[in-house]
Amino acid sequence: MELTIKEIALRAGVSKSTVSRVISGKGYTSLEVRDRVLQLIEELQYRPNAVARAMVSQRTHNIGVLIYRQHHPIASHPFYGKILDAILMTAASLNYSVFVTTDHDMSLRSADFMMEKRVDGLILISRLQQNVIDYITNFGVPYVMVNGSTDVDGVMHIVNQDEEGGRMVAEYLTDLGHRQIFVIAGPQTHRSHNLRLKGFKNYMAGIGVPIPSSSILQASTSTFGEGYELMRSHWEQFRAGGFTSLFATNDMIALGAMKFMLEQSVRIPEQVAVVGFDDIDFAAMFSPSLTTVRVNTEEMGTQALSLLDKLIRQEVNIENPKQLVPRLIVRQSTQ
Amino acid sequence: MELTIKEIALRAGVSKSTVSRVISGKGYTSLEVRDRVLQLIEELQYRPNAVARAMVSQRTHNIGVLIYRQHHPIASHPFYGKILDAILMTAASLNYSVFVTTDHDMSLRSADFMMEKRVDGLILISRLQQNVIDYITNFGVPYVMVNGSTDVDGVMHIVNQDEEGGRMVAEYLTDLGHRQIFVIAGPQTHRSHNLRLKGFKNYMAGIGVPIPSSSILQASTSTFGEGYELMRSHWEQFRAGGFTSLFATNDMIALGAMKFMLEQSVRIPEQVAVVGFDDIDFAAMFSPSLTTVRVNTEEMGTQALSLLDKLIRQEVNIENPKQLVPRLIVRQSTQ
DNA sequence: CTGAAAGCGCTTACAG
DNA sequence: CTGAAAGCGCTTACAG
Repeated sequence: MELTIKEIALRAGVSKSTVSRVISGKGYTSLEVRDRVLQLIEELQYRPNAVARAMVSQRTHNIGVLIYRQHHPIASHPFYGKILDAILMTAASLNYSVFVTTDHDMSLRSADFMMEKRVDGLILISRLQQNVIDYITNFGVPYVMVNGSTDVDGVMHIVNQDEEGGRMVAEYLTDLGHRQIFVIAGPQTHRSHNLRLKGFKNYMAGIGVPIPSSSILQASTSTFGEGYELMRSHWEQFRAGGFTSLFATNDMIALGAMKFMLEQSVRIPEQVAVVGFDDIDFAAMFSPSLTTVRVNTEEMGTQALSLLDKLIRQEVNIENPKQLVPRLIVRQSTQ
Repeated sequence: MELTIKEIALRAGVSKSTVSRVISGKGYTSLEVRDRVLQLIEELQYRPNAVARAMVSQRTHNIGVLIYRQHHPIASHPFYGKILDAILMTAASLNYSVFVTTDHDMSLRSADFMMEKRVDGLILISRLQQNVIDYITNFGVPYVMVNGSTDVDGVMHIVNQDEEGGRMVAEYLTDLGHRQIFVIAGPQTHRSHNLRLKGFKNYMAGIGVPIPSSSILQASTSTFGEGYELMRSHWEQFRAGGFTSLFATNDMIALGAMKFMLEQSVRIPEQVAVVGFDDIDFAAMFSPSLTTVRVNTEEMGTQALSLLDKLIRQEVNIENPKQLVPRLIVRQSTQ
């Protein structure tokens, strides 16, 4: 037997309307009545039914976070998990509850689910597929993308200045004197990996030390295992090339490659300097710790949610989000 | 303007009741009518309003996951994040949507929020505090604990056989010939750290090689930083003690301690063998990779949710969950 | 096989 | 300052 506003009204000897008014604080109520009702609510531990409220207000104060990943991990992903944490944090302060869901097969199933639940808005993380976008748009639910695989016209998209980050790495490594730089690049279909590589290559070309495509390995996934495997299978090529440094377009790949090299007794950074990208927690913990470019995931999550909130509240003149500024974090793997 | 059942009914020339029946599949409907309605639903992309449904059925098909952590990370936590992933997975197959929330200050705020949202049930992860238990119990909402800090009478609690895991480590290390074992133990107020240490000590005492309390360091948090710091501050003691191995009651502490030792040019495992506990993803990635005891987090999440589902559906004769069986994972840090 | 009515727990004008 | 009524979008007996 759930406690309802009706029961409170009965006990307080007033109408439901009055109880509703004291709870919401809107409209007049005599002090005497207000106190009596508040007292009862406290005493009986009454909690208004948010479902009923949503029904009438047409606002659930719930949002959905869709993380598109083909494989595990989802929430525990070292990069996307961080963004999720920031979203959770900000959501609490803005009074939203958040549904976390995933869709590995890129079906519309979870998006569909969120539509039925009548979420006020959606945050789409990672892969951004046109069909999902179209589907959601069709329902008229506001949404924000975070670190999607491509930019899409008219879609609010929170991203890092990845091209600039790639440039920073090139500048840093060349300033250290490196000229023979090996590169392992994550999936080029993904915006961030693509731009990181681009920024890096452009800088190198600009200073007259272009990176030959033979020095660039294309990874099909951006995982630790892939980094390890690519380094293993190209080890002879790497040794023969006289490379003094390695840049991978994310930390996981860099760490995997590093582990293989450490197992070959390569001294890092003395023989090979390594730079990654993202600054996941593990980067600082690895031995040697990894020099990398920090993506401000906290700001990503915070910005995504406050932007979504504006969209939901239909604020006017909402500005497109500014790209986040990356920061080079120098650690043991290069110095 | 949301599309409603009323609109579908109007267009199909039938009553709302009939539309409701074809959607639910309960009750009779003529084939002709059913087809017409289904056609319309498909055409207009009608999605039933789960909020309205919840209102009448008194079931939201939403559950809440409360992760109690004092500090970040929450969802991205290497251990709890894994459990969360498993929960998300199972939830999808059981048709629940899940709210993920946290409460760093141990207030009742998020529990309260979940009560207002009228979740069908709750999963409490990590710290288990009596006041939260009491509060939720008071509302009559079913819940399941996962890896809580203590066992509480009558509370369904999914845990690992931590004492057995501690025993396995002791057996393994002594079988390798180690007698001088250094131990860093996580917060003893937490059930898992306490039992892991206990199982370990008991085995050692049992074979006549009791661990003196001077060989056991108490960590106040179970973090990487704490492991590193404790090893640093007790380095002289460690060296003087002639220890050939280290056991930490979780991987993070073990990894932190390992990093410090590697920085001191200690060769692992030749000079010091290291064993952790949990088998978080980083354990396998570290260099050298860490020997550890795997906690079946996937099973934890899956079991938690199916148990909660039984509780929600008020199944009779629900058995208490069996403790999960740990498994020793041997890696480079000991061989 | 189908429709009218009541009701889930609230809020929101509208009278008084 | 307060209460009665209508309504949010569904489902569920109950008639017919």
